[in-house]
Formats: sequence, C-alpha cells, structure tokens
Amino acid sequence: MSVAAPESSRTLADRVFSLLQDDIVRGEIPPGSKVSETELAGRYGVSRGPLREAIRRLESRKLLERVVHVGTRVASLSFDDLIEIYHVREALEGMAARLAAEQMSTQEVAGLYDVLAQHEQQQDLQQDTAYFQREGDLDFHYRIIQGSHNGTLSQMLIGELYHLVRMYRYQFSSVANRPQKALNEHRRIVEAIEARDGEMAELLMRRHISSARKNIETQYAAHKAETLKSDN
Amino acid sequence: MSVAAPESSRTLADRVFSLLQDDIVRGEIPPGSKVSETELAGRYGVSRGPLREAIRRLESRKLLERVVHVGTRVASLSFDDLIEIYHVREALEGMAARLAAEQMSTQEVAGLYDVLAQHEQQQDLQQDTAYFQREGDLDFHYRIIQGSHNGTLSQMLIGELYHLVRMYRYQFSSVANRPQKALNEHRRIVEAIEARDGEMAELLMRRHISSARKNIETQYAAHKAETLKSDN
DNA sequence: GGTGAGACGATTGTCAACAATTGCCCTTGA
DNA sequence: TCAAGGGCAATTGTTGACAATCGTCTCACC
Repeated sequence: MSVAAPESSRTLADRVFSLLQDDIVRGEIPPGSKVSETELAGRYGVSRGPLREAIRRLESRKLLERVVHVGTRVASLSFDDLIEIYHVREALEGMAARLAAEQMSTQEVAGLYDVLAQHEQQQDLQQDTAYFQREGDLDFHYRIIQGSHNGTLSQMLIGELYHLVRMYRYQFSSVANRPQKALNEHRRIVEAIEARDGEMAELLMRRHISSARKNIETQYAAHKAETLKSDN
Repeated sequence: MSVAAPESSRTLADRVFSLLQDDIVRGEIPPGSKVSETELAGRYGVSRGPLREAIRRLESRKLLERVVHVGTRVASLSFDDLIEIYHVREALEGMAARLAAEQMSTQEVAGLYDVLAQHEQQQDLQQDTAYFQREGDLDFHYRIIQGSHNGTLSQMLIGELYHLVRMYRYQFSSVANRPQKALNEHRRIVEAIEARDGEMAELLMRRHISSARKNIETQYAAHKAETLKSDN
C-alpha cells in the first residue's frame, strides 16, 4: 500500500517525517506521550532542524499536538474523534465510490477484482488474519479512492484521515470481527462499480462504512461495560 | 472571520506562517512564482529557521509546492483543481448543513439570521459589493460548518479548503455575479436549519454549491472563448 | 505546617555558519 | 554553428550554539 519514494533522493527531514509518522501510527511511540526534540533527534540520528520540520508537518496532519514552549505530544484519539472521522469518511468515500463507478478504467476495475480474490484466499487460509485484514481493507478502499481520479479527495482521505484511522486500529488493537460480512460488502461495491452504477456504489459504500462505525461503537460500549465491571 | 490568536503569545514561526499564508491567498505573492527562502526571511525579518517551518506547514496545506534542492513556489490552482474542490465541498458542506440542522443551538441559529440580515443590508446599499460578498459568503458557510459541531469536518473545510478557495477568488478576481440568487439560497438553507430539517438543509446546500460551481464553469468557458477570440 | 516568591534546570525557539546539490554559463571540440 | 562537458555561482539542506520561556524545587515567611 505504501508507495515509498527512493530512500536516497529525499531529504533528511522527509525521511524523518516518514519514520516518525510510522512510529506514531504503529504505536511505537504511545499516544499521549510527550516527545522531546533532543531525544527524537538522537533516535533518528539527525539534528533538531530537520526534526522540527517533520514535527510541523505531522502537526498539521493532526498526529502531533504542540504547545508553545512546553512541548509536543502524540495525538491521542478519543472515541468521539474516531466517530467524527467515520462520519466524514462516509461522506467522502461515498462520493469516491460514485466517482470511481463513473471514472475507473477497465484495468483499474480488474485490479479491484484481484484484490478481492486475494482477500478471499486469505479468508480461506485464515492466516495472519488480523494484520492482513486491516491493511487489506485499507488497500481496497485505497484503490477505490484513487479510482475517483479526484486528487483533492484522495489527498484528504489517503493523505490525512487514513493515518489517523490506522493509528486508532493499532492503538485499540481492534480486530474487525466481521470479516466475512465486510468481504461481501466489498464484493457488492465492486460489482456496482463494474456496472457503472454510481448511485448504487455510493449507497453501498456509505452503508459499508456506516456498518464499520456501528461495529466500533458496539465494541466500545462492550469494552466500556467490561471495564466498569472489573473496576467494581 | 479570522480568529487570530494574540500577536505576542505566538512564536515567530507561527506569525510568519499567518503572514505568508495571507500574502499568498491575497495574491500579494503571485501564484506560480518562485519564492526564495533568503528573500522571504528578509521580508518578514526572521532567520531561515522559522521561515522553513512555516513553509513546511503551508506545503501540507497545498498552498506551496516544493521541489527538493530546487525551491519552493506558490501553488497555482488550475481550473480542474478548483472544480475538484467544489465537488468535495458539495459532499462535505452538504453533510455540515445536515449536522447543523440537527445540532445547532438556538443562539447559533439566531446568529445565522443576523448574518443574513447584514447581507440583505449590503445588498440594498450596493457598496463594497465585491469584497463583502466574497468574505460574507465565506462567513455564512463558516458558521454552518462550525454549527455541525464536528471538529474533523471543520478542520478540513475551514483549515484547508477555504484558503484555496479564497486564493482562487483573488487570483481570478472572480466576482460572484449572482448575489441575489445566492442570498435567496442562503435564506432557504437557514430556514431548513431552523426547521431542523436535516435532509432538506443538505439538499439545499448541495444545490447551492453546485450552482456556484456551474457559475464558475460558465464564467470560465466565456473567459476562455474571449481569450481565444482576442488571440486570433 | 502551609503558602508564595524566587532561582535553577530543562526544553523549546531562534540564529548564523557550513555542507551539498542544482542549474547556468562558459569553454572546447567536432 | 551547435552540442557536450565541466566549472562556478546561487540556493537549499543541515548543523551546532545561543537566547528565551516554562515547570519545578527549595527556602523563607506568615
């Protein structure tokens, strides 16, 4: 899924930006924890200059929160934040699915079917379920977004929201407990796109993301109840 | 519309960020022009450190484009870019209007009517039409977006897209040539919000933005035809 | 014993010098 | 005359040192 640029032809600040973003998203640096510029500079073997530039960029991606003269800390997504993000995704990815149905090339549609086939195999094999389901799901959405051929839309979803979603997934190590259902929904979305039925694709995509959101809400409610019980 | 933080309690890089963003949006620094770090540093009276941080942040807002070891230049919005943005706005602000109808407080709705009244007066007086219509229109949309009470949504629209829209408006000095129609559309949107009719508010907002987009497309086509004629 | 003021340490913000890469211009050769 | 190659200037990338601000700890005073 990652389309990494050649390691050499980038600047130090760019590389630190990628590394740091990855460490944050993967929970290597825990959410809410304070990060010291000097410490990070040492960690990545650069001086504070490039590191600060990386921080500023991650700050505008909402992965870091900064307080002047106090310090920077890793963003800690609240449950409400995540629900907000899913609502926005519903609107934006619904639009993306509609555009994809109208704009995708035949090759791109074929690519969607390839992804689908891959996921079906994994489903059968049941191996590394958690990880591949997570990244595989993102890959599916990623392709449809790209298929919208709307750069602004792609930028917002892929460049901004997805890192936050991935971070949350690692943070709560939330395994999608409805893989078979999700796969079926994916299949129907692809069929609508292939039929060039934009309205249907949008509707199905909105429902798909809405279901995912409700699943999270249910899991959260259950988790919260569990925590309360063990506290008493 | 701007909610400026106190000038003192911010860092140099923050101030340069605001100043530079304003200069870019207002066309003070022409789109497409190359900007030199040294020159800008002199212009704002800071060293290159804070300036570079400001540049990185404006870069992730798509207001600046950077090529490694070559330089940074002001983003130059193409017509297609703008249309893309309007399509995204249609989806996002439609959602914002729906949420606003569901979530806005009575005071906030009253505030909307105040804005409406102001615009009606300006309409009568016909003074400073161009400027106030531009910023006034943004103010109207701004309030509805805030009324959605969805921070992620507000961030995307106000924090990112609106600067690009404003930049385009200055760049093409495009005066909305349908002020009376737009005002009527605004009024009906507010009425739907007051009636707590989310679906209607979303529909009207989508139409409103869609109309604005079509207006731009028409203007552009006319302008293009004119240019072609004078070229021959 | 508790509260407030002041000093200390640590961290961030800023700066100016140094290194590296790019694009341009001039020279050289066919 | 034109094209190719190398050197030079200008600009960006990087670094380490210096300045400013904040939080905390301690000590004195109530």
